[in-house]
Amino acid sequence: MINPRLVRENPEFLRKAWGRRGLEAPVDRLVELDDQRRSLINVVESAKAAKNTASAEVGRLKREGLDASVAIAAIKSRGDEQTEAEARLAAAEKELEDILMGLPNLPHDSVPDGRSSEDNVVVRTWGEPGTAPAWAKDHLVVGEALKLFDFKRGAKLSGAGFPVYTGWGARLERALIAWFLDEHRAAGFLEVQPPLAVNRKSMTGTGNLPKFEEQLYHCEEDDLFLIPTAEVPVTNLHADEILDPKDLPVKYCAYTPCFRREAGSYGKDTKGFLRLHQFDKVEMVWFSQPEKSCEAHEILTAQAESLIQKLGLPYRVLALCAGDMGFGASKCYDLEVWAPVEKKWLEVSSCSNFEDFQARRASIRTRGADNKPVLAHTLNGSGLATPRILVALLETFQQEDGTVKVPPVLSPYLGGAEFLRP
RNA sequence: GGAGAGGUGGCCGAGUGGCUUAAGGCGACGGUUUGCUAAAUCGUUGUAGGCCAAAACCUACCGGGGGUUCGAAUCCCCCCCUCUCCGCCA
Repeated sequence: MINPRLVRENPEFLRKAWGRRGLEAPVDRLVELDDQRRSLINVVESAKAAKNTASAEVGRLKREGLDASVAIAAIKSRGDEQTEAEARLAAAEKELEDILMGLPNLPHDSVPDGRSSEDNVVVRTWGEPGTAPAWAKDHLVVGEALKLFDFKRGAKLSGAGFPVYTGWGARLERALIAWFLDEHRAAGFLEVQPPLAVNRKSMTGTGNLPKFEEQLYHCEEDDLFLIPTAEVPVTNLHADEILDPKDLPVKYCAYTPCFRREAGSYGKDTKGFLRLHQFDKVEMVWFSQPEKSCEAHEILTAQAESLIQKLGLPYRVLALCAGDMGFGASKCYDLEVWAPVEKKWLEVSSCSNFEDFQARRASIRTRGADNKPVLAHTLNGSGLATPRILVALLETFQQEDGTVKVPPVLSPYLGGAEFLRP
């Protein structure tokens, strides 16, 4: 949630900032509700103050053994207007909250303008996005020949978008995850293994609820949701806490499967690995002092990039434009690897600075220079999501004989194997 | 799933309807004392919101939500969580 104080202090700024996202936010209504809310607070609270004083008087009279019935009657007769004002206040606050909780974060000044993915800006490219030789096959053909995965049987068990990894495919998946985690640990991230099902409060804290409920797998009996990313449980680790500034930055990494319903995207990228209901991802989550989050965002992105570099895959870094960023992000870089047969850039990581957007929802705080509590900043980035890395590896490192060369960094995690063979 | 015991400030812990503005202690911070350390001693101590130039002031907060009452940490109802035991199970 954005800082609600801005509604009062700078509604024009809000209108402009949301406008950059291509959103026409009901700023006028927000201002109106905030005005209502504050004047009703005055009514309610002064009524309460009067009542408190009068009640204390009743207490005094009774202690002294005097008759208090006149005072009690006087308090009683005034109850209705307070109750009525309280009801109106609650209604105004609820509407205000409902609107604010449904509105995205404000884009950082450094975020490029733009409406869609077409307007994202390539910040840098690493490696040569090459052309595959004529004999090269696409990743599905390569993978099927090596029996790395089985979409048919996955569909039998669960439906489309639930792949089964088999043999070397399963081992490669595990190798990628283990190596990613080891790299992050070496860079000072603490590995955690969080729950994969979380409650409504946690989902609300990161911004997945209330707006995106239809994207989540939900168990009604327990009101638990399968996580769409480790960001959700790991960020909420420090919900309702005040982090000691001495301990910042707090940096975690976590491997989890991610579950996404992808409702509404039927027909888009339905084939293969491009859009799955379940996939593996290692996520980095970073808690920062507010004034240091910009710097942290660059470091976090560089950490994700270092993995792709060590795998030897060409990639590029996009600064997402205001209109293409996710709901909670104030600024976001996407990392895309090159798939030389598909001739496509594939997103394998998204590194976002949420500033205080999640921290406000989840109440994650630290202390400022004056030792007063302030909202912390949260960031996260994939490091990395495996399915599209697999695609790029297969397409980039396939050999003419049908084997696939293993990137040297992964060999130790695959029993020393240098090639994937049938 | 069944039975029982609990949830109070940064932490421990008292508190069965109004002198509670949550006792007392620990910790932390500041002062005094001190050659240094330790100890002693005095004082301070949370969060959010409203109002405001600021101070002051006001409101709310004892797991969460309702209720009873002039007045609730305290009484009633519902829910959540933790612990112990039983049952089932990896």
